[in-house]
Amino acid sequence: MRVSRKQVEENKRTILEAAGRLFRERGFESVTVTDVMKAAGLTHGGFYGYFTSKEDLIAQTLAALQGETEPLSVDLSSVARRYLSPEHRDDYGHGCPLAALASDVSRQPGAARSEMTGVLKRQFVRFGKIAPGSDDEQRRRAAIGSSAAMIGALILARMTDDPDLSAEILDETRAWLTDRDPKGSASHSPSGKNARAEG
Amino acid sequence: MRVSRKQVEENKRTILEAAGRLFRERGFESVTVTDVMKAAGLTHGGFYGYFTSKEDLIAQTLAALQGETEPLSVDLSSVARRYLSPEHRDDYGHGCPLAALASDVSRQPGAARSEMTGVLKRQFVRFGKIAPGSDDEQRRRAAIGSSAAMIGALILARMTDDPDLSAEILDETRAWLTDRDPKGSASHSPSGKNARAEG
DNA sequence: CATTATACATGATATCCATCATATATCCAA
DNA sequence: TTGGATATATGATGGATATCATGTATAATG
Repeated sequence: MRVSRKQVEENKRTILEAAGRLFRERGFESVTVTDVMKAAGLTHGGFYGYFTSKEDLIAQTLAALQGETEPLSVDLSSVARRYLSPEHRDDYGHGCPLAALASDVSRQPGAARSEMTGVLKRQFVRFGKIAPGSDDEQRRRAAIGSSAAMIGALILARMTDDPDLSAEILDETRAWLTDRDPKGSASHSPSGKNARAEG
Repeated sequence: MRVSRKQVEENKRTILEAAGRLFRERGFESVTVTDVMKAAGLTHGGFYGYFTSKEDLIAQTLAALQGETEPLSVDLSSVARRYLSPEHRDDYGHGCPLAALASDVSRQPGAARSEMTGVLKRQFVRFGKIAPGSDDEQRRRAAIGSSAAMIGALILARMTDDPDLSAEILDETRAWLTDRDPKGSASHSPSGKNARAEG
């Protein structure tokens, strides 16, 4: 059962999208090749027409995720409000790849790690543009520190089974971050509303 | 081949130690029951005399890890210096369970998540005692924020395959944390020396 | 319209793993 | 010292998984 060229291209995109979602939801190991193909509306047999191995799929999925980056909001406090929202916490599949997969990637061989390193570098540069600080060095330090804090907070908020603690982690980390930023200390409301990752 | 009662007790401790190390090094999924038993000097068959399932082993391993907590250093800056050292980054097996396993735990069923939640709560309380701030609320906020930052930074430093970036993440996060703490702003040296996790 | 190339489905295969069954050796109680 | 209890080893078992082999329908090409 052959398929048109356009279909083939679209199928590959669909497979990578399904993989991006499933891997973020469940990690690399517990997602099978069959799962990914099924989620893309195909069967497992055709897989090796697109990828040489599961490892290859993982690397290409991370590369595709790099393209997903959206334009960043203007200030740190609104980014933190989105990033540390319950909606983003609960939406593994479409959320920040770093929060969802950094630990998994550290156990993967070369290609995956270097793709994800690209994601991380980009994140620091993008963040450096909105981070507080009087010179580039200070802004980069703030970009690294607040990225680590936001990613760490999201991971911990996802880990705990105590809903109150989870909400507290999100809220207090956001407050802790924005209290330090002279520009962003206006907002003290409970939590953000948009779940989409920005980094 | 039976073994003395004392041996049995010691064997269980040995199994849990081996599991604690292996799980932190490689995650829950890629470590097999056989791996753990072999590391403990036993064969896989006896496993079900000690545990009802692998899930049970995971939960008991995390519970045992709670007991590992050491007394905390006096100030945030020296804790950060240890926690964000290259030695701690490179020693998955004996390092902070939260950094090594938080993501894995979020994909585990109930028991593991509640054990790890206990670890996290303890971490926040312990940290609250040394975090900067003029009242308990401020100190708790700082405890949560700096914990998230340190754990996030360690995870990211472990993920990347770029050694310079990895070192930069550790150093800049440490500087970013201690610059804010009025008490701890003395140290600006490259990085710490002790790898052992304190939280 | 006929031919060819190929994308995908079906269905192996080989490996790995958690768990269970049983045998055996040896501790412990009498 | 002896007999039973039991910790461990050996060795299934059943399910799952990555990968490979092959057939077939159909798009692409002329």
